[in-house]
Amino acid sequence: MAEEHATKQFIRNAARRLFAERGYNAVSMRDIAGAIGKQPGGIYNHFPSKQTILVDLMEENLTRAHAAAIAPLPDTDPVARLEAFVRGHVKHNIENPDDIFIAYMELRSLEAEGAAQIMSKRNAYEAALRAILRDGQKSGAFTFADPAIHARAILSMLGGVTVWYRDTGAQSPAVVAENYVQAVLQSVGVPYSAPTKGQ
Amino acid sequence: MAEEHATKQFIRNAARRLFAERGYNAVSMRDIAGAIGKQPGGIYNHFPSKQTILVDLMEENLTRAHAAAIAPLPDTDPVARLEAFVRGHVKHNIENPDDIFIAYMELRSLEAEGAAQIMSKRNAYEAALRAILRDGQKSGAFTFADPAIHARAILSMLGGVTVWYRDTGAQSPAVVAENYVQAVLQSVGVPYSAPTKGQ
DNA sequence: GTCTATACCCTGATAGAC
DNA sequence: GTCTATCAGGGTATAGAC
Repeated sequence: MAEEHATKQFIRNAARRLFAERGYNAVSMRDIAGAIGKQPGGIYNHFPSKQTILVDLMEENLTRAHAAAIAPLPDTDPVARLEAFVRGHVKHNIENPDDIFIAYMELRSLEAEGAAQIMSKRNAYEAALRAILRDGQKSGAFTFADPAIHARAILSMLGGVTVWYRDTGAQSPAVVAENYVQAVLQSVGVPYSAPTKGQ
Repeated sequence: MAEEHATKQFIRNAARRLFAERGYNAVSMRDIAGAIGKQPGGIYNHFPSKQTILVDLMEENLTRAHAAAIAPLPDTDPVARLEAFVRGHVKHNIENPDDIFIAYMELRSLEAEGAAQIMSKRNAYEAALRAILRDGQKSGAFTFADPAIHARAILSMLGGVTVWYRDTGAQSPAVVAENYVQAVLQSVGVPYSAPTKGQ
């Protein structure tokens, strides 16, 4: 991971943008090569297959998602932890729209080996949120029926950010994050007053 | 729409299942024909192109979604309307997982004409939810900052049901709907006590 | 309406010169 | 590491017999 040919990163960047725009199956190796001004055959000097590029992108995204939303969580009460999680998660989503889009649109484009690898990391991420919800439920801070269902409901809600955010340049990331913090906290029964309003 | 060849419906059913399973671009006309025990060329007696099959499926789904979640809304207060919307929406999602999956995974597989047609119907659906939220906000029943953001947050959350529901045979549709009613109502600041717990 | 046969193009991947 | 050239297979769609 020390020194890497610049072309390899160009391939990653082009593939990320194209996969997000058109979908994995609608993008050809010729498309990727054309986007970086190279010939199709040359890509195989850096990745052994098209599938490998997809797995590489998803893997890297999950690593950075963990670093943004899970790793820096404070070791305090569930409310503060959930709020910090939402902020980190939304920030990562807004800053990496293509990766997020690929992450949950192209899961079924993964073949057996890659799928196992990616799902394992995904499950760890979801488990971290579930743990926060369970802690809050146990302490009486949160109100909901089923932690597993609620964790998925929250992740689905937050995942939707990137589906529409790129079309809506109107709101600033901070405002969007604020809205989601309120929506999530209220969804677990915690009252929350947004510092700013509307805008 | 009166009398239609049975094969046309077989094609629809096979395409729906295959598109949902593998994605539009990963499914070939040969696959669809094979699934109904016919020859690829014969499909063109019923649909002029593969793209037409996709538009047909999405169009029909939106019509039924409207009938399930929007049309039967009571003309009462926003809280009751929102609750009824969530129940109708979740019921439709759970009963039509393949259609829902296609509806939001294959938007980008639509070509220009079909895209305009489908987006128009989609926007009308989203606008109906937005109207409920605005009414509730105006009357003081709901608490959130931005109706447009919150409408999308709710639809994203509800849309997530089908992403995982098929893997989780554990909970009954009624229980799942109950969880989502609570999550949505609480997300707009309305307290809600679920009739049943956990399970 | 369904079949067989096929046109024509694009796909992922490889071989080998430079 | 990049290029040119190419392979084998599969893609959508069409033509024409029955």
